[in-house]
Amino acid sequence: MMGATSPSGLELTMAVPGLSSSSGSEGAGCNNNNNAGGGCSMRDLDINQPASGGEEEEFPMGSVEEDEEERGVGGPHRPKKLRLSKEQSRLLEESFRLNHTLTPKQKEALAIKLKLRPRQVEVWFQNRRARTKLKQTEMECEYLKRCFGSLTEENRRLQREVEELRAMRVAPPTVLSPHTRQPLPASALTMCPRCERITAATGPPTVRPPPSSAAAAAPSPFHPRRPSAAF
DNA sequence: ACGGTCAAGTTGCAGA
DNA sequence: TCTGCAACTTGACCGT
Repeated sequence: MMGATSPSGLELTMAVPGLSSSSGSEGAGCNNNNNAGGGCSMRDLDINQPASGGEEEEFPMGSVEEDEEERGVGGPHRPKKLRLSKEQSRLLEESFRLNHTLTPKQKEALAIKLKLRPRQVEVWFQNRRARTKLKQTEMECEYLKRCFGSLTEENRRLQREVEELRAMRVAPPTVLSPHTRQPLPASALTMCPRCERITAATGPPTVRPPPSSAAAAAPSPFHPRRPSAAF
């Protein structure tokens, strides 16, 4: 089995040789490892760093402390989008690595640990599973495309070989009997297993090239090019 | 402006 | 019926 871990931590397991996941999106965001250090968007500070300033609620944008009634007051629009901090993401990824689904207890514990609502943990896991599946599907798609390509090529090659063999059948070689010097019937011919030449069942062959110009033009109908790959 | 990402909402289904 | 999940959708936000 092959495992790939994208930069976002997506763990993909698929029996596809030579494939690597090149995507990963979570790195694109702002690096808020050190939120307090600045240089990052304010949103990250809002969500995850309990504002000691005062009137800022501790977990704005849908985290633990947000009440349902706060949601609807502004109208039909959703509350601001929650962005998980690096640490929250890291812990979620870590537990996802251990288990792709959570028991209610695990969910609760994780929510407390992350200072999120259980529902948010649940949603994160749902979305995470969806992303994993999507990545896996994309990888499978790539793999199948490659298979299709190589099979198409193989098919072309076999078609050519069939054409060559058909050409041989149209103008079979004439094998003379070593005794009577008369052409032998096809039923009396056999293939030499060593050199793969068509020979008379008995005695050394005397082969005369076929009269057909088309067959004569074919490159050595007795030793047709064989595929390099053995079946 | 636009496309990508992602948290969250909605819906339908399966199992207890 | 309830619960949990997958699949799909929505909308905020970000980088270009």
